Amino acid sequence: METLESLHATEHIGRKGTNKDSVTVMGTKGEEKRQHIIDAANALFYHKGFASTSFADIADDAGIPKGNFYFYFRTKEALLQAVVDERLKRMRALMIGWHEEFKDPRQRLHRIADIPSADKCEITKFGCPMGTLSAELGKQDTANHNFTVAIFDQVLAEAEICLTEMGRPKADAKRLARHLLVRLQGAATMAHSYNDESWIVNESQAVHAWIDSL
Amino acid sequence: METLESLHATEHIGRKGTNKDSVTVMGTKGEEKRQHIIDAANALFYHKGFASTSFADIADDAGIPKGNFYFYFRTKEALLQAVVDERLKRMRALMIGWHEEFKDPRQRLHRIADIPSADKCEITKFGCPMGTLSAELGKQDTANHNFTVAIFDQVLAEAEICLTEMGRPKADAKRLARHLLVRLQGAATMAHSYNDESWIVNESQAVHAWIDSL
DNA sequence: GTCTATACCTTGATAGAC
DNA sequence: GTCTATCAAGGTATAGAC
Repeated sequence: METLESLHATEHIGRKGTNKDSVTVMGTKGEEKRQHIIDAANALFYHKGFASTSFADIADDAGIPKGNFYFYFRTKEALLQAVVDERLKRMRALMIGWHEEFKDPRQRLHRIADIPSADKCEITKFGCPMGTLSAELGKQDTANHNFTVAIFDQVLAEAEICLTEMGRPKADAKRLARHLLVRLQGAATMAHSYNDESWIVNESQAVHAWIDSL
Repeated sequence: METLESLHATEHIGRKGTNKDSVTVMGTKGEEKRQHIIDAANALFYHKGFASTSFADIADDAGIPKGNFYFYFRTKEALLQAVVDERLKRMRALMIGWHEEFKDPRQRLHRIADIPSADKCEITKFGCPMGTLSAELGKQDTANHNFTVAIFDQVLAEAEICLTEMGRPKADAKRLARHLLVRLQGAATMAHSYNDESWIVNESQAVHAWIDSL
């Protein structure tokens, strides 16, 4: 996936129009505005859903007039792509940060298990940002929505590394990493459905015990 | 919840307009048409999502003209309510059927654990019918979407009964029943996101082993 | 009771003035 | 580069003929 490479280039300023998301060359100021739009859309897609978020909503939150929009993103899908890239970038930074900060793989697994707990209030209100987006897009494009799971892949890959370091054979590590994601995602979905964060609290606790038992 | 009571009355024919969903008294034929609309909407809400399903879609599938629609359902939300009631009715029948068919509570738990596996193909394509609907509605009405979880409640209640019969104290049974739902829901969500049914297959297998270990 | 025609609104997207 | 005005399409819902 080429987006993974592009994440390393944090200095986007003045990049050429070859990037699919930007319509043309733009200066520092335009780049900032572009980022404002992405941030506003990121929050709105999460809180209201992709389809239910209109350009008017985004323009309002980003503080730009509605029409100016298409200068930065040709279509709504291009904006979605930019938002997913942004989320991917952040999740990647989180995983890399933990990987460097904690030498003990078990400790890193515990950090991953705490991801839902850390945002349990928001997740109870709006669900898992990735899970709900992926679920929504999955109903529309059966084919083209797979790019959203790149964020899950980040967590999955790091969990797999942890389990391998803990002595698990590859197939085993893969299986257990997926099991971990299933439980975290399930807890988030149920908490959102019931509007009750105890689903996250209780399952997190069980997951931590499970990690210690490995 | 009053809808639970109304489920016992399977003979709806000629009921009065006091029912919020029906606009007026209607004959057998009208009742059949009403059911056709519910069935069509049920499938479309699942496959396309609630917001993305238009009256035109439903009318098309149900074989009625677009305008005739409002004779049976005043608003889209009224139709949604009817669809949820329908799903609730079916889930209830399923739970009651198993409860009567299998005396062994552990066996009944295994049946519950197999719910996602039984429809793994559809779930991979469209997600869990309840989970995706609840997730979608949760983004719109933070307050009024709780009625959708009544279907989860059915499964939760039956699982709790099973675990109690297996000798678990009440608090324990509640906790384990929720854990079961978390895992099934998580498997469904991940399978849908990745468009890969092995998420369901693998987690189901683990859940069966877990039930046997209880 | 059943259906046609349409009102009215919001959406994503465009054209072109400045 | 930035913004206003507007378009065409599609949505829910209604009015009223038959």
